[in-house]
Amino acid sequence: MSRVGGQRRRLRRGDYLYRYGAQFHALFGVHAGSFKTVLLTEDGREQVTGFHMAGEVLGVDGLGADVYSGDAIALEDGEVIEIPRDTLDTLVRHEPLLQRELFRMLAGEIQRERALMVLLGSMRAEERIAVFLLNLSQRMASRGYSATRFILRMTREEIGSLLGLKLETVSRILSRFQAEKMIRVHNREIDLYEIDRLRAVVGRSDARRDEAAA
Amino acid sequence: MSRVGGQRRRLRRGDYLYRYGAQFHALFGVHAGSFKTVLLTEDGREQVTGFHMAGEVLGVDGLGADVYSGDAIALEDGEVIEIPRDTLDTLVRHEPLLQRELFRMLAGEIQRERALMVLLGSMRAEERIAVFLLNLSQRMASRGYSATRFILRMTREEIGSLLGLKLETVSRILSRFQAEKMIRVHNREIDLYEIDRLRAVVGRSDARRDEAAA
DNA sequence: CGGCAGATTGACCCTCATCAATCAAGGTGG
DNA sequence: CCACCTTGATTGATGAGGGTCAATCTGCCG
Repeated sequence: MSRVGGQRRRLRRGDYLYRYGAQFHALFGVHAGSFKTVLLTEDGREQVTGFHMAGEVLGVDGLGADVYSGDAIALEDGEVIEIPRDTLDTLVRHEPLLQRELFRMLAGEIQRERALMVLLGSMRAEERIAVFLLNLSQRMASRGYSATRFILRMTREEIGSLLGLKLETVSRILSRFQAEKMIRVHNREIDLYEIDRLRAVVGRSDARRDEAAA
Repeated sequence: MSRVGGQRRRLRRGDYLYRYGAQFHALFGVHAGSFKTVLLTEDGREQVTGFHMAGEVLGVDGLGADVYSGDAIALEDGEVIEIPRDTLDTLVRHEPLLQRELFRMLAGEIQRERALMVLLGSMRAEERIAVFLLNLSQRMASRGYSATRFILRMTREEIGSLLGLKLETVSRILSRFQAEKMIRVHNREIDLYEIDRLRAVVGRSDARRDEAAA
């Protein structure tokens, strides 16, 4: 997508990139800053569905639905590149392979959500936090940043909302990991001292008992 | 999709319709019977991602990913209509509007999973079971069957796997609902006596407190 | 008739939510 | 520049909601 030009748009922290129910009119490539996507249901529940950083594409779910299916909000000042639907349609007409790429993006979104479902459905709090940290680490690394030292762009409450935990639980487990010297945490600053031990936290749960027995 | 002909295929209970990682080669319309889709992760976790009945389409996630991203297994004897990828491509070439329909199906899949994420991330066990029953009820009704009396095609364990609960919890809560005379349950047979009370179970949770206060 | 998979129920315990107090950091206005 | 206030984070005490372990029970199928 990087060769695709488009309108730039600057956002301040807290700004909405798009809102739930609004007509789908564009995809957004995050150029700088980071965002959260939030889902809200008729009965007043609200849940963070993901955090998104530079290089990722937002609004994909609107592709097939014609409306955005949640809110996207800037976690810090940032900039996005807007790719209007019209442009997209034109591009697809000239470059049919792009079509496949769009399908792939939707499928990727499904994959991402599946992973989260497994996390929410079968992991204990420690495992969820470990997965969260490892995921961030890996994404930072793939952008050329340090895999072991980074700044969290979101609050404990937002982390908890994503992971199905309360903010106190998030805080407690981060503290516990620190006490065990696997990480260092001070407010939003994170140091991962021992990524391997963090990996070991995931997967020694009882959910894997039968596999171990087999 | 109903006008689209295709190869029929019969399956016995327990048969795999497709398997995780297999090359995507077709979509499947469920013609009779019912299926579960299961996700398995590298670290040995297994989770049911959905139950599917006549009229629904399976394999959608393979559309963009080129491989099936989970298993689909028959819960009872059944029959599907197979729509090979080639046929699909040909159809799209002659009928470009179908393209949009495929996007819509992918978006629908995302919607379905989002709902499940909210359930897994923020609902208590009673609410999850109520949502599950109401969802089944509504789907039965939309197929012309009774909305208040139907047969579960899956075990307690499979229900639990979908909802992020243990089978004992599923059993207990069904029994509790029965004791409260909202439903009747005998093995796989379900009667919903008071759908409204079932609806009321969902959403009086604390997750909605601030909404009530506002 | 016997055996087995699935369901129910009970007793116990552990994880995480809840309630609450305190602390740290930043932003704002005087 | 400092005092104040707000927002976010930490930590403790307590309890409830489910998980775990185990014993029956009920159909169903061979």
